[in-house]
Amino acid sequence: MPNNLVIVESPAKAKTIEKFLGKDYKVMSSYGHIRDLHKKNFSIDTENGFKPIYEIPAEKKELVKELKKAAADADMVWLASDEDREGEAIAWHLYEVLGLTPEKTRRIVFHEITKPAILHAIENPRDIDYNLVDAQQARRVLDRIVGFELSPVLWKKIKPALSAGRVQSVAVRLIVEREKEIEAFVSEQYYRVVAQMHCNDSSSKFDAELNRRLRDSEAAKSLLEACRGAQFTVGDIAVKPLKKSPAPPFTTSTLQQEAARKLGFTVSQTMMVAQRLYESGHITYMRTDSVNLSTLAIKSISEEISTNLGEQYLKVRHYHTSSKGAQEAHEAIRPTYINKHEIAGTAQEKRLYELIWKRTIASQMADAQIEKTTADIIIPGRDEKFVATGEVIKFDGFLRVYIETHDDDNTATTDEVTLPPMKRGDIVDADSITATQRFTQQPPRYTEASLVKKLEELGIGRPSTYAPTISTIQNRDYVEKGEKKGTERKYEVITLKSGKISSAQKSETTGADKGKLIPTDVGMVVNDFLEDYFPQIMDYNFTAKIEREFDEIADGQVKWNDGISQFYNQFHPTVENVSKLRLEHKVGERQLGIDPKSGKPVSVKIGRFGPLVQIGTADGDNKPLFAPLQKGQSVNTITLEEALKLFDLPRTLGEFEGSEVSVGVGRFGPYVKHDGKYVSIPKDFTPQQITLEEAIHLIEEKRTSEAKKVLKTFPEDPELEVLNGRYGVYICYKKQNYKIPKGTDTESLTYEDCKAIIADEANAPKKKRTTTRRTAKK
DNA sequence: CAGTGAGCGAGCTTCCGCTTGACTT
Repeated sequence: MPNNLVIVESPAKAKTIEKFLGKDYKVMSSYGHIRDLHKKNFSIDTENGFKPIYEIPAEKKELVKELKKAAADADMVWLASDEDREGEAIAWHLYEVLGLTPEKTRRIVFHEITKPAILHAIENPRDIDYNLVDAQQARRVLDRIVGFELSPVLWKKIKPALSAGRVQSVAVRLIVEREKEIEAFVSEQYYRVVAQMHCNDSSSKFDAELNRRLRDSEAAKSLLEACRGAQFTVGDIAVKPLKKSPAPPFTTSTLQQEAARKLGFTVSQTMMVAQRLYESGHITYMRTDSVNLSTLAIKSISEEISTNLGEQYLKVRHYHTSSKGAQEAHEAIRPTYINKHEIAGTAQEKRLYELIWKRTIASQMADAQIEKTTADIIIPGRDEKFVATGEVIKFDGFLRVYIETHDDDNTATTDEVTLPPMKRGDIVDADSITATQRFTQQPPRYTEASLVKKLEELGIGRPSTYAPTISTIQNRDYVEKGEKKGTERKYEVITLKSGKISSAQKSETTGADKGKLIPTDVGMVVNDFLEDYFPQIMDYNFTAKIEREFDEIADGQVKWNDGISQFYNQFHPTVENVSKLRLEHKVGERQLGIDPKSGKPVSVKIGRFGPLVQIGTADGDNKPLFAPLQKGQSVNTITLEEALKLFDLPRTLGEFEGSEVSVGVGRFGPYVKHDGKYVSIPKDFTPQQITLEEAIHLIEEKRTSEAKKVLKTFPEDPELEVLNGRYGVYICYKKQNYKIPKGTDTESLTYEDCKAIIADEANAPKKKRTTTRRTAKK
């Protein structure tokens, strides 16, 4: 009996394929790459053609052992990793690491996971494409060179543990540049004029807007003056058919965008939920840049539409990927079985599935036919006119199922606006006309999802890295999801009603932003530094340019290490020069003035632990004074006065229960200290203004929440406690934490139960218990 | 968790793309 081993990248895929192939085939998964450059060493031999030094990471050793054994037992090994650059490299690494031979190895690829597609692949094997493998090696080596040469420059010149890379540094640049645009933005006022009207012989009302924005209050008043007592007549009426087409099926990027807008998911939330849908077999692979649907999928979607909605709703469409650098190893993201309208699962899973289902169905549906009517309303004696528009849906088409949203309007509706019947020359009356003072809007800050969209447009990053990249730039403290408080703004509303013109002042808050990406001081300083000294890497077209080179390598036109060598010979000396550079000021340093008390200079800069203010310099015997900046303060905008205030801390508020109560600012922000214990000060207070009473209240609050934390203690052993933490109920024994198995009734836990759980986990084979916390995540 | 930041110098940090669990308090 033939004995075959098929290796794919993902275990969920392996499970499905095994079913198609029968018992002569064993299907295993490589879980992505099995080999990489060493995590910490540079691992590139720059002297010898940039030869990469690969190793199998510790967590992959066991898997590789199993794969090796299975390969040795098999008569034929089929390498079925994805058909793209990374997939080809995975196949090659497998070939090398498993010690395979050409006689018993075949490379196969398939584009959809269906039985015929896989059988076809097996009948048409090919060899490993070494040019494509080399293109991947070039990509890997280039990213390592950029990341591992640039980051140490930042450690030296700015502060430790920073990072730079081909993808992340450009992502930060986009956000920094947008913030600079916002800072430079000058809002201009204008007046928007809207009339509420009705036809002379009909009571149905409609709105009409002036076709021009007016410059100022005088212009608005003069227009209303002209409208007072005027007889309006209908001018041109135009009826135009309008066609709307559905959006293509989801890719990773568009799924992340729509899930953010429609469901409020973060980018990584979307990926986690999608992963679960994929693993339960509900959807196709969720990391893809392809909008393509398999022929089988199109067929079943077509049937679904014809039977449930009718033939007139069906329009078979083939989509083509237009984004830069797309590699299309997978299908678009779609339901595995389109006739499954609902799935079992959590609320989040259901909602995401529904979104994917609707988008997929809509992508194969007919255009919506809309009739748009615009009617001019003439103002006698003026050049301006009012314009009324109506939209009537003649045929809803795909709108019946799915409406795509956009960043600039969250008001996606299919609301019809109908105009009353009217014809040229008809007389219309205005019930009221209002001119409202408006202001041009500053450019919008990026959200996670809109940043992903932008990166994809620029061809930077891959479906599997969008979410991690966004996490990285936040973990490095380059950007944060900010909350910008809005400012109060007055605006004027001028109304013409019943022949009277009146003006009123109203007010609104403006510029408030929540959950948008805002650069930090560190992010700005690092970005400006990189832009000054490494403009090539920071160029938005850098990735696109090198992608063209990778393509040439894949086509066999160029040797991979020639391209790398060219880049390195130019890049490495730049790194060396910048490292040696003696900078006159610390990067990002700014002088604020002189401290009136001591007469010493006051400056702000980025210190080892973030932004700080400094009084005096380090020359001679005198030690300068330091204070960290507070949340919301920036080295770019802080004033001398605000900076000096930071030195009023720590300060003593008074006494409580016989011990001193003081406030200060530490590594984790403002705190109250009392009797050796620390309590964080919430955002609504500042340590400068907080009173003794408020501080005592905070101390008491902390005590009650601490008391609630302990659910159970046992007289048998005071060191054993059942606690309620952020992730649910757990057991704490001798400073170690233990998970309680799922489904346990925590109310009825006895001392013996707890001891048993502890013993179980302590003896669990091969499960290393880590006592130290993982690197602190902020 | 929680008085760092100069300067001395040890030893540490870091990339992008492929893939999932194990684990967190």
